[in-house]
Amino acid sequence: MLYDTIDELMEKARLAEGKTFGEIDNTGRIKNLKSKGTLGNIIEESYFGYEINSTSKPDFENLGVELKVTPFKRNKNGTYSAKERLVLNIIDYMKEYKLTFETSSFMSKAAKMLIMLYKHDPDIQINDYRIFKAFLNEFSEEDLAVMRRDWETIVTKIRNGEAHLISEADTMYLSACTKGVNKTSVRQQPFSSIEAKQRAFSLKASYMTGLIRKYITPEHMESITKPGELSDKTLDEILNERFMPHYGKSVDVLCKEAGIKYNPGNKSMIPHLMTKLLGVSKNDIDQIEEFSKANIKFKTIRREPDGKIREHMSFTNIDFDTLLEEDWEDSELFNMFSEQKYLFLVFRFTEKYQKGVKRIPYFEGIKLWNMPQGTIENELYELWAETRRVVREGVELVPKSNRVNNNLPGSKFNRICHVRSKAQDGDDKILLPDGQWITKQGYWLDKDYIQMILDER
DNA sequence: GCATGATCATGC
DNA sequence: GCATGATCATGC
Repeated sequence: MLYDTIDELMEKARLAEGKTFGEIDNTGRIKNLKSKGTLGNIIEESYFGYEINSTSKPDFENLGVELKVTPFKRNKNGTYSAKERLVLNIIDYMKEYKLTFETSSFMSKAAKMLIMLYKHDPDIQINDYRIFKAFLNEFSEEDLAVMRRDWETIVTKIRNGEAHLISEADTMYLSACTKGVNKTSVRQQPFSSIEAKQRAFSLKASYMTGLIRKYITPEHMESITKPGELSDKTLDEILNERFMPHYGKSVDVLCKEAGIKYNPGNKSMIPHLMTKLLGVSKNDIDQIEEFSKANIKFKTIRREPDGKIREHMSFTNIDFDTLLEEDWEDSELFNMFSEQKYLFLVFRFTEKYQKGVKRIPYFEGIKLWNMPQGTIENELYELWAETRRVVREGVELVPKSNRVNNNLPGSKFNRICHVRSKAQDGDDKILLPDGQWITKQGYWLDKDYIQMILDER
């Protein structure tokens, strides 16, 4: 063995900081680089002088250390994020359920990782990418507690014969991402005859972002849980406990208690209020460690006195050019629901809606939600495919009085999700690929679907 | 009463 | 200027 101790290995690893892949490579493979995994292979072979190993054992087997070479990127606002999730080993559905978290394939591979970060930049040639930082990662107790639960969530689906229903958004930090040569890569599962998509354990991009920021920017996130708390309770339970004392209070009262200005027009008021109620000094929920690492977004829901919801829930606007180019599993829509979780903050009005009358809602509860895989694969996919078809064939725009009707999949499409306009004003239009102008459009979840989610269980 | 297109308001 | 959460308006 070349490295007898971890210190020796890390000393060598750190010497790579600042070097480019071109400088390190002595196999010539960097020139015709095809797969992203190759960068890791180059480090393994040219830098550490190891043979490439694709077994379930860690790369530096005698030290129990797995090598991971992974990119980060600089965002428009100057912060840094992981460019992608960190993919570990493929899950063998036939075996994994027989293991415990401690003996799991995930833990035997990833308990100790030598992570080498390089900066991704679309304007730079791959051989000029530079190793920025090399460090040894061992998970904190808090993170392991969450990952243990994540692992159990995944294994429970296998045990229930539901491996084909696994979704990345089911879990918080550790997820099961699809991995295969193509979409038809499937595997047997032990308790169902339905073949399940091949998946690998991975650390979510949001989790990796948290990890990377610790090393790149000394920026520090605030935690809402106490040490050890996450091993006994789920985040859902902890949040409910924290918010419970505030249920039944009106928003203006809550604002007063939290010492912030009540201004219903301010859309950051609710998120702001929630961070205050959680006892966190940050204004931005993305600065709360548990939300940030698990990729959880806030969404407020206002219910009528009878529990109904008046308005559909809007999501990001559609970029039609991208829509025509993207593949389903890399699409914006897919990512929005397969990788993100949502914390619904539920409010209720006590008075009936009346045009022009301002009402103050009461805080009713929370619900941590992600879209089930079945819905993602059916209704959500249909929406994407139909929107694409209409855009490709050319949206039919029919002016009628002071509006313009279109044939995009609207709110009667499938009872789950639809496409509808969302713009600042009548001039806020966007160019379609065929040269027509259309009022900006966004993705929406149907209000009846949201209501169903809130009422279930 | 709902579907559906349009627009308001605010912060970054 | 724009994204986005929130809401309005009207015709069937």
